Amino acid sequence: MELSKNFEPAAIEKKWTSHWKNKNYFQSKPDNRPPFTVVIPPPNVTGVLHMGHTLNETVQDILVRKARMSGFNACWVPGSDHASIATESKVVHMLTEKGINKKDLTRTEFLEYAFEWKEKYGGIIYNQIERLGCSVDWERVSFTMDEDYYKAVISVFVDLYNKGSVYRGARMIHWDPAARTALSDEEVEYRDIAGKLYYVSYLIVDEKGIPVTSSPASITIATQRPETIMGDTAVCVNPSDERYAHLKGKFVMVPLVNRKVPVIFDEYVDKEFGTGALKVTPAHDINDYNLGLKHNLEIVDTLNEDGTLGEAAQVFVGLDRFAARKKAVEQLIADGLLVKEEDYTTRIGFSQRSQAIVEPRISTQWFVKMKDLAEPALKEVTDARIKIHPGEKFLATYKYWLENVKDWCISRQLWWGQQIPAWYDRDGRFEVAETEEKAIAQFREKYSVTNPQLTRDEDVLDTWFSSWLWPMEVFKGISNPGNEEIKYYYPTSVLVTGQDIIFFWVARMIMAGMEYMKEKPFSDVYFTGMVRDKQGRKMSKQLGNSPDLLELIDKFGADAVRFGIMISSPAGNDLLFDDSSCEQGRNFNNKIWNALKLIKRWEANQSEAVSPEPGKNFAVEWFDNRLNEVRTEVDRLYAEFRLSEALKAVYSLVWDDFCSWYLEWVKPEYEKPIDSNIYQQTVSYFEQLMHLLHPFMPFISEEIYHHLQHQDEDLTVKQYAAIGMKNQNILKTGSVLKEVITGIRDARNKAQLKPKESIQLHILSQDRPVYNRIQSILARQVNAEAIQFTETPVDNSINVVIQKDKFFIETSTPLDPTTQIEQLQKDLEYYKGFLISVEKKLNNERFIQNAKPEVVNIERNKKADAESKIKAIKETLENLN
RNA sequence: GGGAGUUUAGCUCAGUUGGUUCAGAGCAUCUGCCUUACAAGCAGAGGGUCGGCGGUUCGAGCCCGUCAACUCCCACCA
Repeated sequence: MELSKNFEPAAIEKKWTSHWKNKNYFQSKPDNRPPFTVVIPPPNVTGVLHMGHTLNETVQDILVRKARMSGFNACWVPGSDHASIATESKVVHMLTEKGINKKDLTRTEFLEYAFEWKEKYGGIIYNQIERLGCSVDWERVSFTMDEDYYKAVISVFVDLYNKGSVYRGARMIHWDPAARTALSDEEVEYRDIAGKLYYVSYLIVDEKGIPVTSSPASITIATQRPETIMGDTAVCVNPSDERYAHLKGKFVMVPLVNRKVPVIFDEYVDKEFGTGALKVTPAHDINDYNLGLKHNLEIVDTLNEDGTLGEAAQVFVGLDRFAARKKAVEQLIADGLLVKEEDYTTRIGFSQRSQAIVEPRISTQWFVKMKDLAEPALKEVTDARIKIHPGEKFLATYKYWLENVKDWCISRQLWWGQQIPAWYDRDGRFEVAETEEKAIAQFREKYSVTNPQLTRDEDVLDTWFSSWLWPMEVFKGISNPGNEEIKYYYPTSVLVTGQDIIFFWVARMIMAGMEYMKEKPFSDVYFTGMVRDKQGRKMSKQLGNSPDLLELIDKFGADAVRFGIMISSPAGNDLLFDDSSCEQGRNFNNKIWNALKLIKRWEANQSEAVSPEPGKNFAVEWFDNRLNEVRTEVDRLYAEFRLSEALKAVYSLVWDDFCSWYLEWVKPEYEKPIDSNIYQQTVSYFEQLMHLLHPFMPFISEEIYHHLQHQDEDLTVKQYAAIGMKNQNILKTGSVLKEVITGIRDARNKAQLKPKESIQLHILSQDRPVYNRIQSILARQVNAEAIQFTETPVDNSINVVIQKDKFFIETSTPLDPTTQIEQLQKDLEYYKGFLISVEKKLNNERFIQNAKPEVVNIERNKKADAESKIKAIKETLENLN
């Protein structure tokens, strides 16, 4: 079969994807092997996979494939998340573009549209996962709104309610006026925004509302939000603030609406900030709300749920809050109450999904009490039963959050999600139950009503209230507790996810796992960093710097994309992604492909040599050891989750050691046959290399493997053999060989010898046996006609010193010794300096006394080496002069 | 305001308990090669006061202190 010039990924990827699928290789069922379980962090069904997903999925696939080939029953569960608020807003947007208003739809109609959307985008995501080569079990696709999953979420809600961990109440929450729903604390992102601080004058009055006659007649407060003035129900100053002592028992008139409110005193107020006087608006600020609770203040909610001003504001009713701010400032100026305005930078909360500025708002919502759930989740990590990688970085963050965790607002004023299983009667009483029938029964029992007229809570649950069950419920651990699968697969092995969802998801999964399985959901957590562009900017649609995954795969091939994202991906650090690293991956593909072409060319032309050249046997022996050495290192790197370094090690083993050194060493002369034993060994090494590479680049490795072996065995399920012994002497000799080849090639280059020009090489060394083993390889690699040993320097030659040995290159080209003299003198200077520093150490009595004996020995050896090296260089220089 | 992290070659990063020639790798750059698997390649080379300062030590890229820059997380100062 004729092999193409370059590796052509498209057809090959397709072929193996369907072959693996047909063989059901990635399907997992419980058996006697130890399980290796990974649940995919379910991508939101809002769109397509971005580079962050690509990184995550690739890391997971590497771990899963490695485990599958190491004796584990690997099970990787794919799926997606309904992503309540994110998806709903996308669907609403899509409907708006079609000219459909959500308000005109029934809940059922809307959900039909949403499910249609989910089918479409879920399909796109699954296709991308498959194209990337992910070895997931497609029989196990899960979705957080699947029927059983839905029921599981509902039952957990009911259970927590019955345990008293879920409660309903009016609290101050973050409100998203664009999506018109409550948010959890975690769904709010803070950004510094340039704003203004307005100084507003409030008239001081007495109890009857009559202005005081004494001076001052007013008090100035500072606010960023003059549009909330209408909601003021007090002005607060610090009780120890002498400037305001005269305000005891006084009142002020709220500007714009002329309402009389009390002056209160509280330590909370910072005397230094602004004017030291604070307007208190309990309905629209969390601090004011707390002050209001403490001082029993009235609450005037002046905002509608869409962020416009409501009737209670009395003025600017119906205006958007920011338009109202402008109007309020204008009116204050007109009334002569605006003292001044200052530029001011403050942190403002934005909704993570809609990007609208959130409003603190008092609202009746459902909450989860977190404190009791947090304790076991914290202990599991601090006791290291769950290991976080990279640990040192995230452990503290995790701990702090759990130790200071606040209750979790889980109700959302949306339709897309699990509807809260609470039923209300006409008197506002409610019961929580899994079904309406049960709710009715509970009403009957509790309130002795015969036929209660119930309506179900309109709200749905926060999407994370379903995804926190993910590692359990993908195995039906909640809906069918104690089943064989959950017993076998749980706890899962490793969770790979972005560090941005440590609180949203990771911490809560641990809580849920501890609550419902009494066991951790996973043993290791591997946090990947954020994928940024070349300039370090976040990838975003607005910037257009986020590459399309399928386009990248089409351009470079899936293996090359996987290579590209992994090669520059230090654990836990952000990675700067650039197409050029995929190019490097593509080039790597071609390198491997061309090695195959070379070996295939040898295949037909083998011979049974009676006594193969000893040099080539050395090459075979050396590579065996080198392979074992790197495999050991790669295993260590896997264990430490240092995958990009593992890939680098494999890359260099294939490209440098195998292609650049080994293949050149065993390559037969032009059109000569290759020794069949060496050929077999070479094929075996290539197979092992592909095996080692497979987790990182599954397609090309499988393809190459099938070109090499004839049993029609598939690499993707092949088990790794134990790593063989390493002979340090052979490895050392190999290094010497490389070093000598490089040194002589360098000397040739510097003497401007053409590659084709052959040389005579003379070696002056005490280690003749070593050179005997490698001299035939050496001769070919440096294009030497012959190699001889010598006891004395050779005149009229290029002189090279490597370690303690001297090499003399004889050539027909006339030589100019100047450059090599310069080079040798430079080396001489270096070693002299080196020797001085070593001698200084050895002459230091305190060093001899304090340092470990082996360290002192090392220094003595260094001294001896340097001395002999200096001697060799000096002799060479004398010879040249 | 609190906490964490980062700072090593032009770029992206390794550098394990302080001690082998420890100052490294890849990419980029430069030089020479269309050598018979591969020019998406081959053979070589150059390049860094390890962020600054101070300390501990016989010895510091590594430990301690301090300063600076950048990044992230958390927090209710209007």
